[in-house]
Amino acid sequence: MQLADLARHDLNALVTLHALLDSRSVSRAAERLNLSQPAVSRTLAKLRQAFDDPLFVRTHRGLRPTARAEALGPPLAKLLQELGALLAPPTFDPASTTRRFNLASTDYGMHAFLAPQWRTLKEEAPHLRLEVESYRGSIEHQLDEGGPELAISVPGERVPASVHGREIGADRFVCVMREEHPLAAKEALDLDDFLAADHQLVSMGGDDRGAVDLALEREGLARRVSLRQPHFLASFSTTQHSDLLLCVPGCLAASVIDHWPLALRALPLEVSAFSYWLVWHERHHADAGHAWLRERLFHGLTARYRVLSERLDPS
DNA sequence: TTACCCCACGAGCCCTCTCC
DNA sequence: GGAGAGGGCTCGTGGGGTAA
Repeated sequence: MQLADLARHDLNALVTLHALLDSRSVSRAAERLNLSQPAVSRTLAKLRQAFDDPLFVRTHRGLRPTARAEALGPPLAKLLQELGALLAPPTFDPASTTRRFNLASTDYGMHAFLAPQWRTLKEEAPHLRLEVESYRGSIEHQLDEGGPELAISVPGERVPASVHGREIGADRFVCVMREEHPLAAKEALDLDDFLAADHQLVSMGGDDRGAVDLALEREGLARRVSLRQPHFLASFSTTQHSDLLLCVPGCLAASVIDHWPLALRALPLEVSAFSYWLVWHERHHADAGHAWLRERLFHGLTARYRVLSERLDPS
């Protein structure tokens, strides 16, 4: 069977390929698709012939995709997502939906904003499934390339025209340290103390400089970063067990001060404020289910944002 | 034009074999 | 031993031919 014939006659084969890429197992793919293992095996044989590639090879750790199969993954996911939206009924019933949504967020976004909403979301849509993945570079471009359906993001300068969004609220960086830290005894941090201290930098992309470093650089200054790591939540644990200073978004700091005994201080320098946005791609814009989730999340996120902002600035 | 029949083909299942 | 592949079978569907 040629590729064109496969696409014309058998979209199910592509659904099977997607399930195989996801589960890395013929048996598990069959279970997920409600088919027998031989049926999936036969479809895989057809796919192998159509693509003229083994697609998966057996190893002692299960099926491993070939480079061709790996390359097919993202465009196939995008295609099936769009097909799903095309065939989806125009109405959406949260009470009965078993739909799965993909959402991108940092551990920070998950902890500060998303996790508190989970119970409310599940009360309305008990069978809904949310799959949260972490960022891999520019989230706006991931949305554009068929990645997650929705993301909590701080948009960069060049957002593709195909990306929609709603602003949740603005935030600024603050500095946290352990409660017994020598600088915690002071009401306010001064710049000399700030520059003399050891710092921790959270950098998901592996950059050596964050917003604080760039602000210092504009003043011809630099701080001493002795620990760089990619996880926001782990950074609080490190802060609690060290004399490191940690500069993080205010909402995040406000969301963790109940869990970690940390002191929170304003930064002794001007760092640009930024805004959180809920963003999604044009192709999901008219999707009723997606619109429902967007609406629920947006209201939940803005409410949570107000709580955290007030905790940060009680006035 | 419509209804019916026949046949080919695809997809599913069970069972068994093969392979890692 | 577990998981994938293959053989043989059944069933459903769609297309083509034919009769009313």
